[in-house]
Amino acid sequence: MRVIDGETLIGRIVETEAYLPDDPASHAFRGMTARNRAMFGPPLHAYVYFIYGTNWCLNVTAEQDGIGAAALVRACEPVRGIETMRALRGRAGVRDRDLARGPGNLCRALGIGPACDGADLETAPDLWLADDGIRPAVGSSIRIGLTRAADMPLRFYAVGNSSVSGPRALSP
DNA sequence: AGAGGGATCCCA
DNA sequence: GGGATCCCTCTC
Repeated sequence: MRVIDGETLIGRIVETEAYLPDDPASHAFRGMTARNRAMFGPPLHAYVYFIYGTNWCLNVTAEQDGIGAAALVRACEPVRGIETMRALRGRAGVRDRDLARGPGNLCRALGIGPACDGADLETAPDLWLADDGIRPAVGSSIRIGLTRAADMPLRFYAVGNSSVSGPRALSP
């Protein structure tokens, strides 16, 4: 759930990746820095980072205060506020299902940026998690875009959902 | 399939 | 201070 200028945008999370403590692929692996500080905070907070010159990515912290672990939110199925998401994407022709497909697109569609880094997702007025009760079949695979610890099946996605990102071969 | 993009971090 | 790296996206 995301509130922008008084409007509530809803995206149903359909794809995540886990970044574990002592995970060579995790930003936290080499210890705490200015960038990844939020990852070491208490659970259910936002860790937002910038990558590849253009993309912001949203993670939800896990584990207790002092332990660096998080789930990268890779894709959402747009549920409400679709036209606002399209405007935030800045592209007219994008199909609904692609608006928040991929971690960078997701942040753009929901207006998530550095201002959200460290937000408490249980108390923040403009960004939080909610349970809609839907329990899709969940598939898993190796994580996307990694070189280190690339063999661990820590990506989880809603099977058959067209907003799931990545090569189609990975989302049967 | 390939280039672009900029912050970050490590090792000098 | 330099250069490799990076949890990607778009256009070709």
